[in-house]
Amino acid sequence: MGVTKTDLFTEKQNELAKVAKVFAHPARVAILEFLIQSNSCINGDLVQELGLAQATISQHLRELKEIGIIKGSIEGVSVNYCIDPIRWAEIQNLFQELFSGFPKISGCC
Amino acid sequence: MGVTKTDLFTEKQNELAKVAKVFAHPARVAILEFLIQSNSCINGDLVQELGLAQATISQHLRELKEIGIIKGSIEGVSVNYCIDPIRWAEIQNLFQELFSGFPKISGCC
DNA sequence: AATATTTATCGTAATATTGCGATGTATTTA
DNA sequence: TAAATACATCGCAATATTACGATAAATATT
Repeated sequence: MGVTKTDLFTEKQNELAKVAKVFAHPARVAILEFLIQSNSCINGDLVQELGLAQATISQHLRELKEIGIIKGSIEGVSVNYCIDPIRWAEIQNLFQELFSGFPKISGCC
Repeated sequence: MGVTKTDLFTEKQNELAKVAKVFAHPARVAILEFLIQSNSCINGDLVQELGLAQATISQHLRELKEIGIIKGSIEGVSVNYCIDPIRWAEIQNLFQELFSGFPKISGCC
């Protein structure tokens, strides 16, 4: 099938999975790291930086935009992308909740 | 194509993406949360809990095992799965490094 | 207005993921 | 040893993802 049965899971589980999927490609991780470093960037910079085609970068940027972790503002001919601090913190918390749910001491194996 | 160009990215970026991919399905998130709660479980329990077929659960468990976040030990006829605390902490750090790399104060937009 | 520059979108090919029935394998119990 | 129990693997169909050339859209420059 290839289609996830989202109705079997909680909203939070589906949300975490959806966000994780965006992190699940090295190009998107690289874009985020580049954004952190430069505090803004344009599609063209990333084509140079990453070595992927312009269309491919644009597609990855859209996926990042879709979960709200980055925002783009038009800057003349180009577009300036940057991280949305609010959403970034939200997503950080989502992972944090999962990770902190496991008490390191109680390993059974 | 559908094939990721891993050679364009750093080892760390590829590693984070690979781990994120495992979190990128609600069933696997649910399995991890169930493991945290019960501190151990067997495939059959999860079939009851999640409502997916046995073969499907087994496949998800394999993916979790492949990145080392869970371990299974044979317990008679069944298999007891649990979280590997060492690997869990490693993966937590991987995400933590990314998240903490962005200084919340410096939002540009 | 015409051209250049930059990003978005469309269409397509290659590959990956998801889900499950059927079957295989290993251990336990009768 | 035979049957039962529990998990893994195989094979397949449906869908999703990745990458990119071609082209569209929007702004800037001449």
